[in-house]
Amino acid sequence: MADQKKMVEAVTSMDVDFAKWYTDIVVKAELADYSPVRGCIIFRPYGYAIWENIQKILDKKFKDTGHENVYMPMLIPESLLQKEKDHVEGFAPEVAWVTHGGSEQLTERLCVRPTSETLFCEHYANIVHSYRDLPKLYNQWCSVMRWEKTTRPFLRTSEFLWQEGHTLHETAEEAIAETERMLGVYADLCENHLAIPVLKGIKTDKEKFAGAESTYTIEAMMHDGKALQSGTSHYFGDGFAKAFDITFQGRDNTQQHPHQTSWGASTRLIGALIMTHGDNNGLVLPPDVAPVQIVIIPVAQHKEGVLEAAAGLRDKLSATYRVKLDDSDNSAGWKYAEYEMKGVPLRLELGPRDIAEGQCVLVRRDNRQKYFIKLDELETKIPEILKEYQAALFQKAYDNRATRTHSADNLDDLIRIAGESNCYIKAMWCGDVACEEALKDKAGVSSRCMPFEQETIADTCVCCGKPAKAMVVWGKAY
RNA sequence: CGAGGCGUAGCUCAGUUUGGUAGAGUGCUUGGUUUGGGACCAAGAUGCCGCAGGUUCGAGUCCUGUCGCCUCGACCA
Repeated sequence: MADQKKMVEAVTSMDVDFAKWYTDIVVKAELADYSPVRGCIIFRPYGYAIWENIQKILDKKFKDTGHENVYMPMLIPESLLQKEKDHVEGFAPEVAWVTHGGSEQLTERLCVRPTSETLFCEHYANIVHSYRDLPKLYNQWCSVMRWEKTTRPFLRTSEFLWQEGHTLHETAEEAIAETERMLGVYADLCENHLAIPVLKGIKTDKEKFAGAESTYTIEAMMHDGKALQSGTSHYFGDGFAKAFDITFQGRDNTQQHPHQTSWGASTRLIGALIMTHGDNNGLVLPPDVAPVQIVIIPVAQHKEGVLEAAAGLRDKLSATYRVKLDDSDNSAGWKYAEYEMKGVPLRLELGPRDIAEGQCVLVRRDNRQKYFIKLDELETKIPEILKEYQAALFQKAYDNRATRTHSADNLDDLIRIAGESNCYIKAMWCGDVACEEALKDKAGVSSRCMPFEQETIADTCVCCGKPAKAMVVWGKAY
């Protein structure tokens, strides 16, 4: 189509420059803008609305699994941050400090929270006394700050919005079950709402959270084959509890340390949505989080009755869907391109011919398939089409991942495969961090996770040849 | 944070080499004609040349710093 070229000029083609394409989408779909502060972005209404929709879904899932929301202070005294050794070592290089109150220098500096384990621990030590006080299932929605070296909108910003769950349990088994349950919540969000297939697994010691005993992760694959860690759930054992002196009197009348978890997902998920589903015409959003699910475009809207009919449809559909009627005097073609850029799942076209025939035209964002639908059948057809649309988004992402997943049973193959394209490489690992570092050096890949669903690619480590302990999925990550 | 490239009108960019009145296209505004994939004609408005210092009679242009973008590394949700 001759006009096709003109339309795609709006954004850099993702095949030409994926990174540029990404930032083009962020700006042109009006998701975010840059701010005067290094690495911090402004969430514009359309981008923030996506986050609000993600929040609504997640928050309900948290409450359905028994969690309560709380709010902790943004500032952490330095002495508190120091209490858990691994934790402070992990985060110290990237915290921002408050050193002055007004013009007075503070006697103790305060860190802007990079995460709130320490505050939760301090609080839990005060309020937990008995096994009857357990479990504690708290979550908070907030922003955190990490002074990152390299920042990109949504993927890695100095300040980012997220939720962090922090729970205390009587036994290790309960805490581990919680860690797995919340990872499942994240996977459910990604796969069933965001249409992003994820790999569930455990991080290697090198990649795990500072202070955690084990870190569970969901890894998503972006369209360019790079991995994006999209949510993590940590099992802490009683390490933090000991460091912060959290104790409770057990059923057996002895003093015990509770077992702890934390888990988080952030606005990085918006980046995942962009890079999983987007195309050269712009954003493609799954219906559950799309700020506008159906956009109504009146055609030949100056003609008698068109706008009235469109407004009537809007009022009717608004009972069930987030609907927008664009009755601006931009041309129809302009509107098509605009709402494709914004990733609106369904476009409903209504013109004089349609009205005469008692129908309308529905167009899917992902493949531009057109459906001519009688107006009195809309309410049954829309859910069907949205369901197919959602399934198609997931399938496309799933197929991309399948195409870009390889196995290697020797080092040469792994290096060759990693050099050919961005992908997942399944390979066996001995458990030694030296091999992880060697693969980073030689192949430029890091361990994404040890998937729950293990396979046996070989008996020996792909790197050193010693007996293998686990299959690791390796890849390049954002 | 290290190496390289780049910041000029809302956007894409010219002008920087050799300091001397701020430019084009597109978009925007107004009026008219249009309207099923980014319409056309006419008139008009739009600039702390990323920001902060410095050199100079004079800086978009030269110097220093800083912020941001892109690529490649190191660190990370």
